Amino acid sequence: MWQVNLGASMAGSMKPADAGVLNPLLRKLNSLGFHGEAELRCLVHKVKLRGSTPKGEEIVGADDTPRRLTVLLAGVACLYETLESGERQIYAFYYPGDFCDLHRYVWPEPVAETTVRALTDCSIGIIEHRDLDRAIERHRKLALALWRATMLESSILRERLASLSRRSALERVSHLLCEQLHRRRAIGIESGVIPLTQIDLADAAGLSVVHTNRVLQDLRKLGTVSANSRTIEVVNWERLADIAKFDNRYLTLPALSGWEIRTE
Amino acid sequence: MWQVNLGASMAGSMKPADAGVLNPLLRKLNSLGFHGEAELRCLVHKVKLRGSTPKGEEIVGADDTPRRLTVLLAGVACLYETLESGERQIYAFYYPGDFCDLHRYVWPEPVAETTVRALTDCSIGIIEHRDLDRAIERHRKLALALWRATMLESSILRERLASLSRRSALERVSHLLCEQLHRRRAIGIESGVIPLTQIDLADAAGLSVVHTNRVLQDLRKLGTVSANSRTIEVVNWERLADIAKFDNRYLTLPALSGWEIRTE
DNA sequence: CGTGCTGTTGAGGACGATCAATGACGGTGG
DNA sequence: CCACCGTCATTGATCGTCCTCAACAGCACG
Repeated sequence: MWQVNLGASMAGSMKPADAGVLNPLLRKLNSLGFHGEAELRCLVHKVKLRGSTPKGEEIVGADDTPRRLTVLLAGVACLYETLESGERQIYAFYYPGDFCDLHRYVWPEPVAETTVRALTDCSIGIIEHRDLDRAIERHRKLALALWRATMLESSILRERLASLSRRSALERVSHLLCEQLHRRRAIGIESGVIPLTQIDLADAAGLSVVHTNRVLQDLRKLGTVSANSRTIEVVNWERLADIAKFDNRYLTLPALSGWEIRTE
Repeated sequence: MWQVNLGASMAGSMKPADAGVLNPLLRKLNSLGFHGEAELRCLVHKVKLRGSTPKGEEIVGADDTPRRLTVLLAGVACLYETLESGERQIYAFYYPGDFCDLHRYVWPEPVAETTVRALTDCSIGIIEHRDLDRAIERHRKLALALWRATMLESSILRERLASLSRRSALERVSHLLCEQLHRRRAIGIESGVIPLTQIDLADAAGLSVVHTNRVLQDLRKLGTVSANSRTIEVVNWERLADIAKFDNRYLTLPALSGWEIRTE
């Protein structure tokens, strides 16, 4: 649908390859309620591509002064912090189309020790804050769309908080897996393979690696996760959602009709 | 400083009593980088006061269609959700000046079962979404300020996540207390009394009430919390911050100079 | 003067952490 | 091609933090 429209219409003004590469961003903006060919083009033309970033590399450091917004275009990344104890706490996973450092656009001064790092090979798009300023100047709805992206991240944080607070390890891991599946499916990835290590999972779920491993084995016995130990692959989504008591509403953007009416 | 300016300048256009009541909101907007007499007046004139809300009452329900933004003007409230297990998970505490339902402005459709409820007697200000739309239309920086408020809430959520994930019960409770102290002090409340019950604390910290009680007793023995069992009063802030390994940066807004330069 | 809410105390048990060692795989360089 | 190394996964054993259940005490309320 929209991919076709945009893909076709942008092909004239941009190399076809680029149009394809930026699809995740277009999809994201669309889902946040920022539509329109002219509107999108205004922002998308400003995106610079950063060469591919290998697994394990830092994408956004804690120290450098922010001057640009980072968009993940391919791969998986995470936002994390190394706590006093030396442990890594993962706050968020990022998938293609996600903005990695909106916080630094809104707060120009570095305010925390958080870092974004590639968990698989990634490709990255860059938008200068100055260009973003201008795009927002022209299309007010863009600020609202990005604000909404922040809100979605908040919503995920709240859900994760509830998990850590009140759910068992089995539920926690299942819930985390469900969320990843859901988000990946939302951007067109139907496979049940989740490209994270057990260590990543543990650092996000607030469990020890050993216990995470045991929980995964339980999930295998329950027939929800593939027996192959090298990759985490969910084979029975329904049962997993059942175990996790997963309710996807917190991830599901409403139709946004109300918003349109108000600002249009 | 700014209170004087505004208090004086608004006195002409609004009942003196009202000007005082709205001070927390003015202070908050100021701290978010939204200054200027004209700018503030444009929004503040639209605030309607809702009669005082008694302790225990619902401020923002999960069901009703949102049409207005709620600002806490006095008292303490919390955002919470009742989980499948029947337990209450508190996601956020709100103090005077805080916006209670920005998420509903950004997402007009209800998207989660979260509720805002008064933990003490509160007084509430209301701004119609329509009026807010217009104010944002006129002063673009207002949207950015509110976006920043969302970001601050996010930042608190991340910190809380780290607490639940990796810190001991003693650290968790201490950290939570430190945060409340810090936020209260930021709005001019210097007292060490924290108007929450042990139940509130437990539901926010992800601990059982029984264990929370025991932790508080430990804190009393350590001389950080007053021996009076009816109210929670911190008597030794430094030692508490020490126990919690509290680093207030995640709560501290930077000077915002960068932002000003870009949009002014 | 009961009734309800909050705080307190004790006992027992479960869930998950920690420590330690081993296995499996992939990549690298000789 | 093989030896080596680093990363990730796995297993067993032990320990401790925190949960659960249950009962009771104090205070505020009508």
